[in-house]
Amino acid sequence: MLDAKFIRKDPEAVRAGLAKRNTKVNLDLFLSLDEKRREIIRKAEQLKNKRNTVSQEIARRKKEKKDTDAIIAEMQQVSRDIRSMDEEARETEEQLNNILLTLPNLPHESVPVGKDDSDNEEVRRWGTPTQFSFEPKAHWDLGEDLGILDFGTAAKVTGARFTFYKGLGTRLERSLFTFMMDLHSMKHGYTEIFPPFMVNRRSMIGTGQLPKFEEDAFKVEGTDYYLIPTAEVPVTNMHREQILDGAQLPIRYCAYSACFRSEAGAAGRDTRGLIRQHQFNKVELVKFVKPETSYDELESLTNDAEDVLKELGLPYRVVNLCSGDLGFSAAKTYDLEVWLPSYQRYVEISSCSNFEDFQARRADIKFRDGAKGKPQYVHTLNGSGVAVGRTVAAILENYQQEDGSVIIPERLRPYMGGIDRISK
RNA sequence: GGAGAGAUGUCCGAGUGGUUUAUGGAGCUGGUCUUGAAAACCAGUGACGCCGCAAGGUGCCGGGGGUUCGAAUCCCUCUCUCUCCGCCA
Repeated sequence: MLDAKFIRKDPEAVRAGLAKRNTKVNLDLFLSLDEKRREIIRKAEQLKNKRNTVSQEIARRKKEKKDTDAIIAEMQQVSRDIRSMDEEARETEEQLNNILLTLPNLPHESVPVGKDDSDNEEVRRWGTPTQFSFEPKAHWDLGEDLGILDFGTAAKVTGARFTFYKGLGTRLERSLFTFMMDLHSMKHGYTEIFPPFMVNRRSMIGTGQLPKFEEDAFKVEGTDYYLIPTAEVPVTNMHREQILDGAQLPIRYCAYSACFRSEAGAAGRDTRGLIRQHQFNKVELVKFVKPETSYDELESLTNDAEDVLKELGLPYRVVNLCSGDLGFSAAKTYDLEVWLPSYQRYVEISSCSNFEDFQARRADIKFRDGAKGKPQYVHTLNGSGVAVGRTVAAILENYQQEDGSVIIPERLRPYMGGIDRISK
């Protein structure tokens, strides 16, 4: 969330930043509540001071066997006043917090201003869109023809937007996330994490999914648990309510998890294939860094994610999301988009973001330099490294052959038990 | 799921209504001593949040609520940890 002190000090800057994201907010209400809260606290604390000193006075007088009835009667009223003021302060604070929790992050100055994804800025390309001397098939057809993907059975057993992987399809899926975890942990120096796939509500608020996007999440009925939409949630919240030692930063984690998304509002979009599922696998990169390094760390995080696609030989491009397309918590985001022949365009396969102190403030994650340093908020970053299901789709489509078989990228063959091709 | 025990400052560990507005130790910082270090001794140091320009004030003893003029201390409730029993991949 945004810093209340900053909003108080420079509301114009906040209005301007949010306007770039097409977010209109009424800061006047916030500002008046903020003033009200401080006023109540000032008065309540004066009374508390009185209560503390008089309580000691009462203790003294009782010891000396002096009469205390009059002061106690007076203090009863003071105590009542304190109680009602505390209550009013608490309510005001809650209102303030509710506003703060629904305000998105401010875009970084290097983010292009724009309305929607058509205003995103292409940063670079790697490889060239795959050319075919025959009519290429979509991955859902390839997968079903090869007997490695089964959407119909999943629809019966569970419902729409779920998939059974079978045989070498299963092996391809698990080869991919094992390869990705190896790459990030061994080559890029991230610490491997295997997180819980459910988290409590507090964690969902910490990273920004809640309270605003309740309809996007799956909640486990009768509990306080949510299925994670990304490993970002459990991994970032590992350090929630902690003060980290500055000497340990940057902390870098890579985590494999299944991800669960309700895809509310996506009806009719990407209904075929692996692109938009309620459950998918992903390897996620998460960093905790000092503020002054976070934009360099975003570049290297993006490079680490790109490395996956390079090693697999998949053509992609990097896009700097414009202000209007930015996610709720992000100050800046690079999307990696892989070439998908069936779509005849680049499709998002990774999203790498710097959240600055937005999540750290929500989740209360700080660091301290030296023993006497003042605790300050870390910057958090994360990025997919990368979405596994979409990688399977990209491999099937980009590596397909005229006879309907699919070549396995060389880098993956050791993980596939030496298999170099999937055919009927 | 049942029974019991526990949660106090960086750590260990006292404290069961009013000079505890948290005892004591360890640690940390500085000093004395020493060629240097260790040890010993002396002094200092107590998280974190909020209000305030500041001085200072205020809150905080797992979380929340209550009783009281006054709560780490009493009551209710929740969470987590440990031990035992049951069940279980």
